[in-house]
Amino acid sequence: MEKTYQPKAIETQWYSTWEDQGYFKPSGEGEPYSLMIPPPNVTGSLHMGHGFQESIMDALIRYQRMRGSNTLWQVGTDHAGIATQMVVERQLDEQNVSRHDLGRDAFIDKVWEWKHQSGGTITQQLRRLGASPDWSRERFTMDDGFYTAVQEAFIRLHKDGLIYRGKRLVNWDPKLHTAISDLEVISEEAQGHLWHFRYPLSDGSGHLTVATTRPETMLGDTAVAVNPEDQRYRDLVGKTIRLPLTDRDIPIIADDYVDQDFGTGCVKITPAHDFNDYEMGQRHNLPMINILTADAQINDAAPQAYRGLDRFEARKRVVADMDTLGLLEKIDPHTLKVPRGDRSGVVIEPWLTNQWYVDAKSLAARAIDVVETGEIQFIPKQYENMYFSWMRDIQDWCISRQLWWGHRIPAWYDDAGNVYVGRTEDEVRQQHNLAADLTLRQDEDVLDTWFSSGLWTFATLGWPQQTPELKTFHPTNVLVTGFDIIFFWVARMIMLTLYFMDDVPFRTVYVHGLVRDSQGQKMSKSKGNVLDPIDLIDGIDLEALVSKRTTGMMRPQDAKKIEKQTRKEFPEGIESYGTDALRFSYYSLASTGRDIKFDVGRIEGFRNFCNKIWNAARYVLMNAEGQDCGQSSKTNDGSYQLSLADRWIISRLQQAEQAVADGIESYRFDLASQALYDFIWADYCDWYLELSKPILWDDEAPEALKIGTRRTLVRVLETTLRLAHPLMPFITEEIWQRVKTFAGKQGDSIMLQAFPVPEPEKLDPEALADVEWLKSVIIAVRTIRGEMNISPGKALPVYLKNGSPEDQRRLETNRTYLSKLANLESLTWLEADTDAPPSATALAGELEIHVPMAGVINKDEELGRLDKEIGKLEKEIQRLNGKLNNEKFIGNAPPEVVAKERGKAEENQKAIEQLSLQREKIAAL
RNA sequence: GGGUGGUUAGCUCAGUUGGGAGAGCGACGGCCUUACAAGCCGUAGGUCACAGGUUCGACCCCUGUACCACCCA
Repeated sequence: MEKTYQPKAIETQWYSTWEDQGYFKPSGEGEPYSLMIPPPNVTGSLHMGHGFQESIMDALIRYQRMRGSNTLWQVGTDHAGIATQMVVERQLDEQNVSRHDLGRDAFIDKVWEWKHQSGGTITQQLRRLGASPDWSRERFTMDDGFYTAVQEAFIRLHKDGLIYRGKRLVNWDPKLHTAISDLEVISEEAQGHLWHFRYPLSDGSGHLTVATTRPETMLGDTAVAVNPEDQRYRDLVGKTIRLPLTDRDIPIIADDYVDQDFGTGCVKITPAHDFNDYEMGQRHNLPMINILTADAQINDAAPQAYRGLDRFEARKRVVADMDTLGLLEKIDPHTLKVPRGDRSGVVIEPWLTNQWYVDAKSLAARAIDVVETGEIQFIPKQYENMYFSWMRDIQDWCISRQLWWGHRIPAWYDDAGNVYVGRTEDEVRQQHNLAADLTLRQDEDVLDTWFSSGLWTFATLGWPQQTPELKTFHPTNVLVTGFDIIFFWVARMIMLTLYFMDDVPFRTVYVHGLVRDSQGQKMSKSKGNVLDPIDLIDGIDLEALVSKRTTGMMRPQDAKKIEKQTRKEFPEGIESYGTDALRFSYYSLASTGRDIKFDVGRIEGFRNFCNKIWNAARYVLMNAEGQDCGQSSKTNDGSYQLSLADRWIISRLQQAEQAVADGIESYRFDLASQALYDFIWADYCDWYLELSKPILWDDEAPEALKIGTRRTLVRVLETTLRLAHPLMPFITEEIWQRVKTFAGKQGDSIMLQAFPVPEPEKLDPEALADVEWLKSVIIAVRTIRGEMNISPGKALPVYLKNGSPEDQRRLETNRTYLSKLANLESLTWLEADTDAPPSATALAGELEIHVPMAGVINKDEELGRLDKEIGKLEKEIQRLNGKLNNEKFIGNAPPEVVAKERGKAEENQKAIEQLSLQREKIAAL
């Protein structure tokens, strides 16, 4: 074996072996267990969030697979309507071609071309992570089969009256020329103004002053509203206003919605361009005047002077014209919320259009119910509140998008405007007995991408057909997702699945945090702080990293800043850490928090951990090769003998197995990884391997004991590899292949082996206690050595005094261990009446450990050391006595707690006495 | 404005019925000891945000405050 772990040499090779052998497919035996990947954008590439999420899913699926479940991890990708269309349009832009130049069919061909070109990127990257989904079942939301499901869903919802078409206000993106859902609108605080306009009364008797943040919309005003309780304006209700700049008279109406204290208490009402005004318009039967085009320019419904102006230009003109007319009263600075499209970034317009809607309210009731009753559980639980609060106030879902890339809406119109919903034009004609010469045209729009991904859990399994997979693997066990898409995806999946499957899509929603950079900032291309998981696996040099971060930017002017920042943060580029180290980092960060700050410093520690495992395996193999490792020996057949260390590490292994399984089962991967790390590094490597040396290297040691040690070395390692496999698939497989025969195991891959199950009968309390004692004595000697600057190479004589018979028993059974691990020249047991030579002294319980000072230890240093130690103990005993002298504590605390505290006080007191006595002796020298 | 989460060692974070504050990284000191210098041995470092309350006892439970983050309006 290489002296250091080289992940590159093994990872891709093992991955192709696993995939080629079909190990990722369901076994067909055992309890079904299934996971659905949240489908990433097909043309996207893997980011840290994907890496985190998919590492967690892979741990779950590998764990279940090893436990014997019939596992399916369903994989696939999403067509990501707007995002993908934008990418392709941008590419066309560079050749000065618009999608309209190409036409719909040619454009869609281009998108497919792009999909074929870049569509494999993310799935290849997923493989680099070691992810083990069933690739043979990979799905894409634009596959033919998937389209069948989407069509079916639309048609059924429409037939049942839960999808309808309506003309109403939508969030219109004037750049992308499509409606978007309210979730895709980000409201952003901005500094704006509040313009105060005078609106003259039609009868010439005066004016009202209205305040507005959007002056240009006045061209579409159809009323002015006041609060019915407002004394100032009560008499004016029912009169009309002569709307300036237009030739229209509009009514003054009264409505509770108006806030008397905001602005002047008079509100201009523009039902066609504001959601609140729209509602009010409905209540008061106001006309709706749409003054904007799809590009958000003033249209022909407005006075001639403003037609064709962009909305922001129109704003300036309206304000200027009002000013000229002497109707601009004042302009106040004002902070307002500006709605922007999350994709385009432009200001969204409420705009009157025909769209398709899902009646979400009707679907929500049951979706709320299944979470309330616990049929679906969120982990952590507080996310249920987030879910409820949205679901209980849910708005109808606008599902049509004016895009070309997506599932075309299965609806046809005739010239009279009748709408027919069906699978194909032929079917529609047949079902509605339409004449063959009747012209039909299909709806131009496509469906919101989330509509199709809402069907993900069952459509991927073959729905609407009742396939065996659907029967076996639905509902899925757990959805692993980020909280940012609870509304977009999780909620809609629950609603649609309940409707079509009459069942939940998953039983548990594990909501993980979002990966941020080491400063806690969201990773984004524009900030230039993006880390690519693949770069952490393979490493990347500084120049490549800089150029990667500064090309294809939305704001090229930031390039300099980002370059500087990158050179500062990664002066040497990024080292190669390997997949297992990256994965282990993810797990260690997967606690219950919402933000996951990813610090590259952390992954290095886990790369070192991999190397530690690698080297431990080297040590084990060096000692196992060509030797009898008790492979064929049965327990207690007398052919081998277990040492104290063997019994101890086997006990600790049982505890570690329990802790790792508990961590995985409770989605606390941080705890699982911590348990594994501690066991492997602190128990197995630091202590057990060291304890094995005195036996293996001792020519006098009985062969049975050596066989027992080798057997334990190998078997504990082999078990630990299986325990670690779901978290670190590659290194465990590589080592397991080399170790398996020594441990008496056979099999083609560790991923098909059984996950270790703790065996309580292997817990040996005496061994656990004895090794704790052993460690404390060794550490005591090491501490003296360290603090007194005694060279580790110098073998020391040590005297043990004031010990109990138990101490003496332990000493005699562990003499070799002690001598070797503490590097002792001699080890002498002193009876109570025998004095030790002048020594540096430490305690293990009441047992005194004396290291003679002669030649190696300075008197004053030892006095200082003892003082410090005694000081610590005195501080502690003060605290304890404070409690024990408190009658209320004695009276109220449980007796066992009091006894425990009393015992501690006595121990401390005893220790102080012993050390003080020792101090006197040294001082007297 | 409403809601949620957070505030623990220099940094990133654990802390599971309230009973002696932990890890990793970093720092300091000593070591190339035949698995590993990507290592070994040892050491230091915390008014558990703040103020009250409950309790014999609070990082933990309750109330309030401050600050940070996010969600919703």
